[in-house]
Amino acid sequence: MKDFKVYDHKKLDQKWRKAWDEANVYKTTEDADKEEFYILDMFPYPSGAGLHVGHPKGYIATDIISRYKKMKGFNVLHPMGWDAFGLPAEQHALKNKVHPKINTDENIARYKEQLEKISLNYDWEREISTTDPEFYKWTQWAFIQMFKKGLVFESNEPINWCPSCKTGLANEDLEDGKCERCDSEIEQKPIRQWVIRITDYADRLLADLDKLDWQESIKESQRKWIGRSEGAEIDFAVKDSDDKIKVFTTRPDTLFGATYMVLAPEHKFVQKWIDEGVIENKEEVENYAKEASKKSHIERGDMTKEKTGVELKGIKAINPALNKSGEANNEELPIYIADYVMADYGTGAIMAVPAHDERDFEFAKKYKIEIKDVISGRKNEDEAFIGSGKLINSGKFDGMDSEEAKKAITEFVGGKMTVSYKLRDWVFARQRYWGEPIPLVHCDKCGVVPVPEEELPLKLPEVESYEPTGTGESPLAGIDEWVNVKCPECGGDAKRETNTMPQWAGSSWYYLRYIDPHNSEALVDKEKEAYWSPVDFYVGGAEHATRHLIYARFWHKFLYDIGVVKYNEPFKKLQTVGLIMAEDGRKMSKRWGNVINPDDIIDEYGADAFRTYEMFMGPFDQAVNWSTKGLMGPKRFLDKVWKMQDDLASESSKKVQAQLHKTIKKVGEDIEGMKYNTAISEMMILVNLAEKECISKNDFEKLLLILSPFAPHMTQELWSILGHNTFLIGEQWPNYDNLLLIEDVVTVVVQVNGKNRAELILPQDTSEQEVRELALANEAVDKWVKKTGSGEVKRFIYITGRVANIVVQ
RNA sequence: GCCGGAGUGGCGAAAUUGGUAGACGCGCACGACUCAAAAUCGUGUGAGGCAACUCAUGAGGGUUCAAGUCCCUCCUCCGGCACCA
Repeated sequence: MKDFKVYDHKKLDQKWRKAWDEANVYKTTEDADKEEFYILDMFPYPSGAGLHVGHPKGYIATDIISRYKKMKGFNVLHPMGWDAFGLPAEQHALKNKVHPKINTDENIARYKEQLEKISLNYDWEREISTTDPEFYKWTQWAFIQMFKKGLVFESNEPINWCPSCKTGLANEDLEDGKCERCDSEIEQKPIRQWVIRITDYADRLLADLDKLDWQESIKESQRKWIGRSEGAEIDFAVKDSDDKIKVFTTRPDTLFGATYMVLAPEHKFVQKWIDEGVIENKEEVENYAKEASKKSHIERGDMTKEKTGVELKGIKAINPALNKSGEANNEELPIYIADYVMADYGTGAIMAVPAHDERDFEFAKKYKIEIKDVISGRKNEDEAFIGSGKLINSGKFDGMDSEEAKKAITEFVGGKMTVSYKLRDWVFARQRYWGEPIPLVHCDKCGVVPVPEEELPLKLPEVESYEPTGTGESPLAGIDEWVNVKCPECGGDAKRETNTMPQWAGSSWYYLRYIDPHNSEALVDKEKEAYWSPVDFYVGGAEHATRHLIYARFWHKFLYDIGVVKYNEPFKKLQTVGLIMAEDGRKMSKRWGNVINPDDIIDEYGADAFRTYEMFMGPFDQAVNWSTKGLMGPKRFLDKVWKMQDDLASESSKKVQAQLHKTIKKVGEDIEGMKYNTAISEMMILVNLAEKECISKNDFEKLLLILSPFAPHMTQELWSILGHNTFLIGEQWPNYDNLLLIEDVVTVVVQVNGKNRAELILPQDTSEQEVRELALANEAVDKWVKKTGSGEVKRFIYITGRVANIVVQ
């Protein structure tokens, strides 16, 4: 008889998806009368494997916020698109001999189908793909603007080279010195590259972090990645030579204590001096440099291993501080090469002050180099003293405070205060096929000339083979008819740049295009941009902390500088998603055979149960293991809500009323605070209570409203059954009544000396005096008071409606 | 090594930010319905104890009438960075 009381998710989920689709309920337009809210997911790379249950977690969360905000009266922008350039599609193309576009389009279609089953409220009319020429036209356009502003330069310096992917990579693309994609050891290889001067923005990228509402951990990662340090650049003369070794140091105050110098093995002077024949132990030096270059990043980065180095015999540097102070007798410093000094940080050369630097101390001990204290404060003979203090053994600077001495000594020796960063310029070219062509032309006469803007997009041409050449050139280099062009400036013969952009290019600004996805005149319309920007809330994986999130901030600041956007930061608030692991605690992967497909779950339990469970699993930013059994909790909860339609009363009980208003308040607050798990549990409490007591139709409808962002299909069906012909997403979020939040009786726990001894159920408005009298009159309390100590009540503490503590001496 | 975060039942977790530790859910046990099972519903479920009670939030100390929450020392796990001068 109660057959129909099972919510038929297969039929009804689909029914409502269709109805929403036909009514185009998710369409978003600018509306100056409404406050805007832009909520964004990090768009996915549509891989061939399709979505597993972990992927939609963030999307469901933003979907809930989006629905909630819409019900609160905001005009919400909530779009989705595809970050579709990249190696997997290209590798698939190589293997199967089909164009990567075909594979990419298939994957996108599959992803979209999977996402649609979850009923995420995206405005699909704003869908974008980074591989769409109408999109990458503007990626290329922005690049050209950077080129024109001198932010782009060509370089032949050695860069990270992945021998397996056969392409150069940026520092951000490495993980533990290995290729982030394929795990191969990275080599240093000189390749002709296009590089973007992201370091010009280092200070702003650092400073503006302070005003962002982001998790501290992400901001901290970025600060570390940018790695700003203040110090001085000081020139050291080389004896009997015009060469000057420039060093960067954060401790110019310890200059008098510099007792040797170290150059990175790759330092240009090493080869120069070998060529000039001034190095006496040439062979030894050459061997060491060769060994060092062979070592991987990981080996060189291993701090636990003993430091090694070789002295450059026959050459001495001059300590400029001692020289200026007239201490010619000990001003000469031996010069070493050692792999603990990195070529790509600072100047690639250091002054070594063993007394006050741990690494130099270790090295000096090993090679028996003088250790000379120049800062007082040493407590231990066995290690370097790295603190600050008063200067000693430093000529006329003796007694000066080290902070003050930094500047004074730098000036004294003619150096300059400067700032150094760990952030490297952005290696922006890849020797691969499936990426945006870099819109530059090489002309013998005019040099490098950008492709004229009216010729954009510069489309990726068809090729015979997608195979990377491995020679440092992209597959595009093989297409003569594409490579050979006329110079846009002089009209003479010229050649196209054949490298493509890295995968991070499109994702560095895609969020702006959703605002105005079909604009053919501009990257984004200024008024629309001013209305929607910045992104109010951005949700995605923490793995993007130092890649995408730095590039996008940089790209945005550049667009700000050239007047394209109104704000200088793209993402106001950022929240990371905790991963969903497999039931066995490992990452979901084909390799382990532990992947759970959302399609299967939705098929069996419905989209609402799937959505609600993912939000109920635990704190949003925390990793959790999937459990299909665990899903049954939220599923049962939804079934109970479904059944409630039969038992609606004319009036809700007092308790239910109080709980309902408490729940409305908590669900709203928890959605804003991304505490979905407790929002759902509060609704469970309400439903459990309503089952025991009674709930009115009107109150039940309020429950449907607040549950609808989590379980949009079933609540919509119930809403319709109850006689409404509107869509819940267009309804108003219910208000709660503060008066109803107050329950008329409260349970007060009575403690004696902090231990619970009795419970009193009292009218809400019982006065402290009354509570005191009632508590002391309680038998159990009285017993404990008499039993404890002197039995004399010394203090009475009452926390209204909660706890009374009787302190007995 | 440095930075960031976290340690609470068999499990996922909650705790009004100093006020009844374990809400809510999973699992488990018993019961109801059923010829039986599933589903559903009810009761119970931190440990010890017949009970009164005692113990219990990684370990140890401290502050407080009162500590998961604050302070000190230490341990473990996860994430990030790592010879950055």
